[in-house]
Amino acid sequence: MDTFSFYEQVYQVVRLIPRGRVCSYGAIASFLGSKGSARMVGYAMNASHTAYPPVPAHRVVNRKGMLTGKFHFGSPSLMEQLLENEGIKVQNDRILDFKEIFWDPSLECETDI
DNA sequence: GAGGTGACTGCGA
DNA sequence: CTCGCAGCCACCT
Repeated sequence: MDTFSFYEQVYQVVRLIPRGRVCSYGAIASFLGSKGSARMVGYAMNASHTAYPPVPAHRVVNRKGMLTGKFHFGSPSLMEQLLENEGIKVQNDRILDFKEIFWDPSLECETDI
């Protein structure tokens, strides 16, 4: 709570997202206790490029499953490529079956379908 | 110290 | 499902 900024906590949760799964900003915010402040999570992602090890921000999308932050990856197609590389289908800047691959930090794991 | 910004969310239509 | 409005809090200048 001192040296570790709110961002660090967000990075930790995002790095816990299993491969082939995605998460929403609100879910992370609620998990951190900042329920209702999903903007802070998105803001943390803006600085995720400064965090190390790198944060899989491409697995984090908004409530609708839209790749709203794809432009922050340097290339607008990079986020889409990374998601498809993990088996996630993306179309029209949107994740297909978003609710099917949605991963909640509260579950930490399991949810094995 | 104050103001502005933003990779969001929930509700109603 | 999507669109628009308003609220929310930490970081930067």
